[in-house]
Amino acid sequence: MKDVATIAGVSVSTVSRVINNTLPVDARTRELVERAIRKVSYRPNLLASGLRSKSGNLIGLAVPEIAHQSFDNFIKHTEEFARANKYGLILGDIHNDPDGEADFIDQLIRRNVDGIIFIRVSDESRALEMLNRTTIPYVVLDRGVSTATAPTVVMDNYQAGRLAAEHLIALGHRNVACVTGPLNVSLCRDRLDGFTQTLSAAGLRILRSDIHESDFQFDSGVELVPGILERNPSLTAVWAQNDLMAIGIMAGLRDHGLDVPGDVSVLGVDDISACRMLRPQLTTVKQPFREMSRAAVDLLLRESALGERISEKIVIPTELVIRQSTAPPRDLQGACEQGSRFSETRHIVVEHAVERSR
Amino acid sequence: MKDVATIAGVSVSTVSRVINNTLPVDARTRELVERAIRKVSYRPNLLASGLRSKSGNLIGLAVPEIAHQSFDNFIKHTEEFARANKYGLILGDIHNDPDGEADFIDQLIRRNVDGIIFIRVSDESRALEMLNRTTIPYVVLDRGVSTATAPTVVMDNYQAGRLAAEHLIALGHRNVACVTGPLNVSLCRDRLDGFTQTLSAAGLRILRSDIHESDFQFDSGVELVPGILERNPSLTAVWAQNDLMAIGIMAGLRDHGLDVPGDVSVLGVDDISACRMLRPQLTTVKQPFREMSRAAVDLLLRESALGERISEKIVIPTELVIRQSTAPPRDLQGACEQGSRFSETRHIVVEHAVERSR
DNA sequence: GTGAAAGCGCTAACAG
DNA sequence: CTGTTAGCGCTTTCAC
Repeated sequence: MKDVATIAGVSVSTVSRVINNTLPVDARTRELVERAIRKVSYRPNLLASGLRSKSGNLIGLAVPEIAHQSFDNFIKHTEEFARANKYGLILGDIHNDPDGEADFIDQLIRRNVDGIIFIRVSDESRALEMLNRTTIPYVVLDRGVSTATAPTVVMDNYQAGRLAAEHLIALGHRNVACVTGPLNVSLCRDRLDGFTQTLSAAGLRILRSDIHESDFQFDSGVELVPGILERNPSLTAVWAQNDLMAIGIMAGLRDHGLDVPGDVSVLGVDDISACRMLRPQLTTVKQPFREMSRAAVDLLLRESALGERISEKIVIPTELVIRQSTAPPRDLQGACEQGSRFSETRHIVVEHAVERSR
Repeated sequence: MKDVATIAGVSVSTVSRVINNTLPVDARTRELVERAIRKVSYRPNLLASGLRSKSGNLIGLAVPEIAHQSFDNFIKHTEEFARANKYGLILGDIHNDPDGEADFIDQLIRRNVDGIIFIRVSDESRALEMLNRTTIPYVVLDRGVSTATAPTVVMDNYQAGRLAAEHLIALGHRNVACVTGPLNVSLCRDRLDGFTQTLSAAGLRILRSDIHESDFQFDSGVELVPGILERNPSLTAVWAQNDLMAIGIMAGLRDHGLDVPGDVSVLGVDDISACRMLRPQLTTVKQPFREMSRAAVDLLLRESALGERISEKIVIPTELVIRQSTAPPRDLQGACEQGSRFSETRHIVVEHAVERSR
C-alpha cells in the first residue's frame, strides 16, 4: 500500500480512501491511484483492515452436519447471500455434538467474525449462552429457541404439519402414522402439533403408538417400517418430518412388498433434490431454504449495523409440493388397481410407460 | 492481552509465549498467566496474530457448486481435516462459472489464507495461472490438470472406467453405452479411456454414437434416455460417469417402462448417499472422498510448511461397489424373468418381498 | 527465562 | 480534498 502511495505520489490515507470509497477523492487523484494499484497489482490485506476497522467481512456458519441434504441447502444459500454482501463464509461442522458447537463458536469469536449464523444441534445446546455473553451478532437458523427470545429465522413448522395433514385428509386417509425427528428439537414438536391438531379438527385422531420418534436419518426410516406396520397394520399413510426419513420409509415399504402410493402414501418435509430422483417422486412440504438463508443473513447484517441484538423471530411460510408418493387410500381407489397387497410378486403401474419397438 | 499481562504481573511477550508455546516459560509463571487468562476469559485475536505472524490458520476451499452431492462430500471431509489441524475453512461456491472462480480466489488471497484447495470448474479455468503468480500454497482437487504440473489430488479415473467395464464384461454384457461428463474436464476423458480400452481389450467395441457427452446433472440423465435408446435399441447396460446422471438414467428408463436391472443395467461413479436410498440400489464406482480430502489437506500443509509448491500428483485408488442396479443381460438371465419389455403395465419382482397378514 | 520495543498493513481521527 | 499521526492486538527480534 505504501508502494502504491509512493507511485501515485499521494499518501496512504488517500489510497485507503480510493479503495474503500470512504471519503470524496479528486477524480484525477483517484485515477492516479487506481493506475498505481493495477501497476503493482496491489491487493489490500483484509487481515490488517479487519484488525483496524473491527470488521473482517466474515461470517461464520455452524451446521450440525455437512453433506446432509437439508443443511447443504442452507450452506449453499447462506454462502450466496453472504457473498452478495461482500462477506466471506467460514463453515463449521458440529458433527451433531453439542460440545463441538462451543469449540467452533469459540474459534469464530477469536476470528472476530462479524456475525454467526447457526443451526443448533438441539435445544439443549449451550452455544446461545456463550454468545449472549459477547456482543457478536448472531442468528439462530432453522431450529428455533423455545425457552427464550433470540434472533431467529425458522420456517412455519406448525403450518408444515398442518399442510401434511390437510393433504392426507383431502385424499381420504383416516388412519395415518407419523415419524418425527428428535423431540428435544422444538421444531419437531411444532410440526407434530400442526399435524395432530389438524387431524383432530377434522374428527380424526392419531394414537400415541402411531407417533414414532426418530432422528432424521434415512436408515432409521428403513428400520422403522416393520414396527410401524406391526403397531398399525391397516394404516394407509405415513408422514415423516423430513425427506430423508420419508425416503427411508418408502424404501422400507418397498422392501416389504408394499407399493407406494398404492398401498401406503408417504410424504416428507424439506424438498431435497432427491425427491425428484425417486420413482415415485416424493410428495413433500417444502422447506424454504433460500428465503430462510436470505432472511438470516439480512437479520445478521442488520444486527451488525445496529450494533445490538435484534430478538426478532422471523417465520417463513411454506407450501406443499404434490408429487407421486401420495394417493387416495386403497379403498377409495378406482377399479383398475385392486391388485392384492399380499402377493410376493406384484404389479406396479409404471407411469408414462411407453410402447417401444427394437 | 495487556490486561492478562498486568494481572499476571508479566509482560505481554510472556503471555504470548504461554499461549503459543513458542519459547520455554517457567512453570510458575505459566501458571500465573493461565490463571489470569481464565480470570478475564481472554481470547486471543486471530486477526492480529495472523497479521503479525503471516498465518491466520485459515484455508480456502472453492467448489463448482455447493449442495451438489458429490462436492458436499469433499466439503465435509476437507472441513474435517482442516479442523483437525487447527485450521478454519472458508468456503466458496463458484456456481460453475469460470469467472467466479477468479473472484473468490482473489478474496482468499486478500485474506492471506494459508492455502487454497480448489475443485476447478473446467480445464479452461485460469485460476491456476493466477495462483502461480503468487506464493500461496494450493492444491487442485478432484479435477486434475492435464496440460501442466501442479499440486494435485485425484482419484484413479482410468481405473474407475476400467472397473466399470470389467464389471459389465463379467456379467456378460456385450452392447453397452456410456454417458460422460463434460469432455473439457480431463477426468471425464480419463474415465472414458479406461472404459473403452478395457472393452477393446476384451474384444468388445463401443461405437462413438453410444458415447453421450453430458454435464453431470440428474435431469440430463433423464432427458438423455430416449436418445440413448434410439441410437442403440438393443443395448443392455449404461455406464454414467457420475451417480447423479446414473440415477437420472434409471428414472428415465423407468419412465420408459423399462426395468433396471432386468432390461438394462446401470452403474455410476461416486457412491453418493442417494445410491443406497433408491430401489434398486445403485451399483457404482466409489469416489474416495475422505482419502482425497485428507491427502489434499496434507499436501497443502506440507507446501505451507516447506514454503514452496510441491508439484506432486497424488492418485487415490478406487473400488467398485456392487448393489442392485446391475445384472446379467436379459438373454443370460434365468427362466423366471421372461416378462415382456414392451408391455405398458409391467411386472417387477420386488426384492425381499414379505408375506404379511393384516 | 523474561522484558522492551519495533512493526505486521491498514484505518480513522485530526489538522490543514 | 489531502497528509500526518496514532494505534488495532499481536509476535518477534534483541537485549538482559
